[in-house]
Amino acid sequence: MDSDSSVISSQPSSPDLLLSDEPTSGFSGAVSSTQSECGGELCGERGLQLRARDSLRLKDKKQMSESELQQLRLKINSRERKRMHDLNIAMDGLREVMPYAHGPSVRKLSKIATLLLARNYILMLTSSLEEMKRLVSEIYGGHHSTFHPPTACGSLAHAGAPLPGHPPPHPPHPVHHPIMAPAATSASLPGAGLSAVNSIRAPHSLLKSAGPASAPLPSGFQQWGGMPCPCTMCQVPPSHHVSSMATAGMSRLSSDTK
DNA sequence: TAGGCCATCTGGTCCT
DNA sequence: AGGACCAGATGGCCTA
Repeated sequence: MDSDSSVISSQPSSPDLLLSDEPTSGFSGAVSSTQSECGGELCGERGLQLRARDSLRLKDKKQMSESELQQLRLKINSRERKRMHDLNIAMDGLREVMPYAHGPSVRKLSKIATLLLARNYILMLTSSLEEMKRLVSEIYGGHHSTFHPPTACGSLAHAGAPLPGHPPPHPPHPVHHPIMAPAATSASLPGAGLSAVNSIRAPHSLLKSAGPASAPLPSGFQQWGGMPCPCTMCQVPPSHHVSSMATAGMSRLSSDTK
């Protein structure tokens, strides 16, 4: 028995908000800071007004007929369903751009795993970018005082072949693993800025179908050139750069493996 | 069978 | 007033 047979054509809950350049514009309402300010209770004159208004609404609902109430409930349920569907679509979109998330032998990431991995992925990319900027400014420090994209020198070939007046390119970096910070990667990149990268790893539990670390790498790993297992068990202990939230979340997730 | 994950319903709260 | 957001409850499905 499904109660969603009524198709309510309410306004779309604008999934494109997720693509907005201004996350604060459509997101501020989602932050429950207003509730926490009063300890979850409405307070002050504003709170009294809201309470009075909501109690009026309750009276209105009591005056509604049974069928009207049911119609309203169906409408609200439908909206909520649609909202959750939009959220899931956005979550799928996030999974699509996440490493690990592809391949027939890799099970779909859970929501919490997707969010935690995405966060760590962003941290790793940010750290890598910073490191790359630092290296470039070191190498070209003389006449390229600041980092600039290769096109700034006129051609993408700049990145591959030495140009007159430019020093030869340094050896290529190994392939970066998008989630973990493989020892090989960190060893190839000097500097202390990699500690954050080193702390980015994925737990075994995020790769439920991957099997033990000694097993052949699933297809999800193949794209990273057969890099070693990124799980917590196979990595160095986390550094203090990992926020407590991520650490807690990851430890919770990795506890699944026990 | 227990536990994890998920979808759905529901009531409350807040925003426009 | 209507809609969006949120969190709690509930039940189903799946896996170890």
